[in-house]
Amino acid sequence: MTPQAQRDILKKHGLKVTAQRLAILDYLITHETHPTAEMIHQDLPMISLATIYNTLERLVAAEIIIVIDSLSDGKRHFDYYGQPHYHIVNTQTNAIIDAENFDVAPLLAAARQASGLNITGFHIEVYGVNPEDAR
Amino acid sequence: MTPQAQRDILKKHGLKVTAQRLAILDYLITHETHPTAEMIHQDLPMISLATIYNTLERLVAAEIIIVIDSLSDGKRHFDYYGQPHYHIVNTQTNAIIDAENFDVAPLLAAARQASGLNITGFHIEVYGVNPEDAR
DNA sequence: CCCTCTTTTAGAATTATTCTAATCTAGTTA
DNA sequence: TAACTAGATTAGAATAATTCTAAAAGAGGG
Repeated sequence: MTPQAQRDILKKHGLKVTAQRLAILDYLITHETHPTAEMIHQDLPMISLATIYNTLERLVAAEIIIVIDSLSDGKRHFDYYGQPHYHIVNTQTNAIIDAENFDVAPLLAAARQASGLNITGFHIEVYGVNPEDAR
Repeated sequence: MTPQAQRDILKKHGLKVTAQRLAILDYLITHETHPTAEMIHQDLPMISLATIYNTLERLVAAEIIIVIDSLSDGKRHFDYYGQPHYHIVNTQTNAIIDAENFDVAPLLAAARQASGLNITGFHIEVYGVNPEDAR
């Protein structure tokens, strides 16, 4: 993805383009590590931690990225959400795989039917362990 | 559910039966409010907050209850998991509906295929808003 | 190139959760 | 039933992720 395309992502969502926002968005797009705010700050130390938190909050509100709050480390992780996908979490290692091999339309239809709400998004995590390790 | 059945739930998972654990488990079984530790403590003030946190941790490890970490209030919520189900969250009110009208087997099969892991659990949240409120 | 409103920032403040280490008790054993 | 012991409970202190504050800087429209 070109730098210009990244600027366009911010503009499309009505966010002002700043060097900090571009750096954080680029970091999220180019890393598949599902980082925490602190991890981003480690790698982009010239950006203040407050700005990293502020920017992540804005990117989540714009639905450009999503939050993963369920790892057992007690920290909030973030994930660029270019393509809708779900997460497979290895609960032994906290490694996260992004997967797309599942059609969510039936789930969303069921949720609409059960609740009467207008469905705006979803978040799916499937947990697993290494098959070597009996369980 | 009888008190004896609740004792049996604890025993089945190798947990010692204590008055505190019975009270907290009963609270979770009989309330559909998806409470936080603090909410439980409000209603069971004779149990120390430390014990409430400890007990919830044990119940989660035993997979008797599950954690909901994704509400926008920044607090951890808990849910008795007698029947596997998924959550529909009204993002305007943080209300949570427990729903079962969806077969997760295809999702779990897809996850196994994508990851090679032995699947041990899942967590699905679908987000929605009141259809009255255009969006 | 201004001007205004938004963003960034360092550091303080907050607060949910975890830790500590002393006491108590469930459940087993004799 | 009494004694024992590993595990559970507790109050309060400690931790640490996140949010807040208010002052300085910058984006982008005109």
